[in-house]
Amino acid sequence: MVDELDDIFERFIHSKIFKNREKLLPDYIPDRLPHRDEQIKKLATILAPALGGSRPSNIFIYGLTGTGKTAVSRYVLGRLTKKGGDNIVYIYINCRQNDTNYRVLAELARNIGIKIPFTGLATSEVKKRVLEGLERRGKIVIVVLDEIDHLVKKSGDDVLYFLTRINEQLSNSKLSVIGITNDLKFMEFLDARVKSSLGEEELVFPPYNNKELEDILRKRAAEAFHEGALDNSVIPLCAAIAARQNGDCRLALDLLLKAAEIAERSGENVVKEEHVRLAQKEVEKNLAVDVIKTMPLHVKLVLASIYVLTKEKVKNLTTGLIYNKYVYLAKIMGIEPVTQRRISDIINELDMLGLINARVVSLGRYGRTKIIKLSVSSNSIEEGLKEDLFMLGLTELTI
DNA sequence: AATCCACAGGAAGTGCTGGGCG
DNA sequence: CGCCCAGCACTTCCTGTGGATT
Repeated sequence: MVDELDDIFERFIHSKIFKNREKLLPDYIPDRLPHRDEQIKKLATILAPALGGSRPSNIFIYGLTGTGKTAVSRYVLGRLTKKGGDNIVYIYINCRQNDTNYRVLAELARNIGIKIPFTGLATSEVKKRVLEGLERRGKIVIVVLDEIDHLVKKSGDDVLYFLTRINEQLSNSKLSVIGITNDLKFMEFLDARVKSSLGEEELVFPPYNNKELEDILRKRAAEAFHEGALDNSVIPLCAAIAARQNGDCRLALDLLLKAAEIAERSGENVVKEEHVRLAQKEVEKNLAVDVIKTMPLHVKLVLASIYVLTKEKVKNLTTGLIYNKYVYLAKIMGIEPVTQRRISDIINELDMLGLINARVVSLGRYGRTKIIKLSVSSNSIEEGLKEDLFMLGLTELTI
């Protein structure tokens, strides 16, 4: 046992494949961002006035996942604050993690050195304190709101309204907002006033194409791997898979990392095409399984209902059908079922998570409903639901 | 052309949690 | 201590509707 462990550790330390694994992790920002020169220049141009003490325009950044929005923003702002010294601060807030008005404000407050309890205060009170805090600091503050669509869809544009108009109440400090989203239709959700002030400048990040992805991967691989650790076909394959997924660079890097880890675990010295294929499966599955595992009970039950109906070869699953199955499963487990209204929302949630595909259709005389299909493998669902269903003695129903 | 199904999905409210503040 | 606050998961009540069938 000890020897075995030692072996694992040894293999990691003296990896034949990895030179520097960290270079492939999603939060690593390289010194150079290939194929984003245009965006970097434009962003820098917009933000540069901050160095002269005036407020840069608010900026809106669009682009699909993994097109370098976050990396470019952090890169440019990092350089800017370095140059600007104490007069410029930038605050990065991810609105997926902080998806309520309160949490965004609290996070903002925390970053300018104000302690805010994570619950309990009225939002207006937090706003007041943020205002005072900013005024006291007397700086140019640039707030990056990443994945801003999550915030607005969930909690409205209240905070955005507050932030874009805050300068009217500040005399000593100035604040700019950079909003980042991968939802191209996001602007439609916004109030006209917020829209115009947030969209003072707009920046679009196009997806990377196959060649660009390959180029990025090569540069990164040179830092991350030992020479000769990759089979020739590995990088093109990773790039091609990611290019099909809207040119998602994060996915490309993730695939490369996972493939290398799989190769290493199986004791090989070279990453091959088959490892990438395995990695692709793993990435897809992990995504779904993780999501499923963390879902609340009723959501899991609804998914289980869809799963069971699918296994029973029922086609054209509708909301009503699923609801009946769900009630049946809930009763067996001795759980009080929730109403159909709620199930309707849960189905939408599952759709948003990408686990199912729900489409509103009209069946004429037979009403208006949603047609639902699973959009992940039943393998992933089994694995994600395994523990709960086993715990509740439902396994035999799902086989 | 009118009807009518089987829901969609908006609005408002409830009860609970987990925390302020004075 | 009592009261307030936000968020969450959910309910109740509701109005709206695409298009096959009558």
